[in-house]
Amino acid sequence: MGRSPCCEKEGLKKGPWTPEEDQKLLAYIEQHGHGCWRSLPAKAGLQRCGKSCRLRWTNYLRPDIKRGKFSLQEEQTIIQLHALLGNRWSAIATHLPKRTDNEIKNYWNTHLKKRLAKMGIDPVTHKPRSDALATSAGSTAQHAKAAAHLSHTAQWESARLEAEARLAREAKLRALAASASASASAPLHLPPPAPAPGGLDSPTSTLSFSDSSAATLASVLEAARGGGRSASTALASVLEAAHAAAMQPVQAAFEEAFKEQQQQQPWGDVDGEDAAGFAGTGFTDLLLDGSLSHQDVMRPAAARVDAEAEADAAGSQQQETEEEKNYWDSILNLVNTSAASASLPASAVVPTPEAYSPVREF
DNA sequence: AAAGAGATCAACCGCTTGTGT
DNA sequence: CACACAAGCGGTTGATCTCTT
Repeated sequence: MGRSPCCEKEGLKKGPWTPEEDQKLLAYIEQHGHGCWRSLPAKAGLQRCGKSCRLRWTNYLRPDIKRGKFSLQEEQTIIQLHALLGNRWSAIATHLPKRTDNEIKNYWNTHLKKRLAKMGIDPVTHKPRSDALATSAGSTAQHAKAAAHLSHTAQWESARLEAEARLAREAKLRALAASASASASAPLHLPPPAPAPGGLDSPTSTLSFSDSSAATLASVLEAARGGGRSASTALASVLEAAHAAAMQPVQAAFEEAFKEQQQQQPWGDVDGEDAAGFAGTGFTDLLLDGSLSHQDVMRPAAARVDAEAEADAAGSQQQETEEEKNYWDSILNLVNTSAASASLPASAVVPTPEAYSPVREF
């Protein structure tokens, strides 16, 4: 896989952009659109590489960018999403309108990470630090264990949701293609996503997937499947419950820290209104009372799925139910296999979106 | 007022992923 | 299938700003 030469070419400028350069880039894109980034600099009269132009545009010049302080709600969303998605900044940025991944990443590294660390929360795992746990009662440790356990479930479900969203889009595209080719009788086939062969490995996840995690997930899936509810509704509630539980130590620490901060000094970058809202509602409440639920966070993707699914749903409800059942069966089988398998190593990793990506199948 | 330390953030680097041939 | 290229992504750097002594 060859690497693009980019700025290695001689004569290309690097470093901070001047207002003149910004103006040139802005004017060119407004008039022509960016098109091919590689050829853009020459056309726009810039001594920059295309990559540099793209970055400048996406991170700074784009008109739909909100700059300045992050609101409390935005902060909470970032923390919540980071707990679920890890350092997947672009994925997090899709849930924060008008914020760039770079901005979120910087904000996390310079503000939120430190703030969590100060509160005794590991910014990587979003759980109380082990040293803090050591000084706590056994029940706290047990709680953290349970939270970690549920966090795995939440991560698993998050991964699946993403895959499901992609599946729905694929299905719709195929349906449209089918109708376009005048084969109206062609049935809409929605294959369930299958796990990657050879295990649930992921290049990024280091979390462990215990037998009990699998068993819990199995029961959760069984309930969702057998309860007669739609898969998405069941998923949403499962995900929210799992995630809320996983976030509980973080929320508790956040509230505790806020109380302390209130006694000592006001939050540096939280204005009065935000602070009042925060104090009044509480982080836990914001996350759990539905005003900032996991569904909210996942809504952009979920809304797309719902809208597209609705468009497709007319006249194919029964088929969908059948497919849904098959789909849940395959998931359940996977989980049961994992749970029952004595050879499953305790440190087997949690599947991530990559592992369930339907893209692998098409 | 000056120097040093720490914080911030735009930009770069290098790797991965997607797509066309 | 293999390759090349473009674009996207996340980690890191370094210039600049702000705070502290």
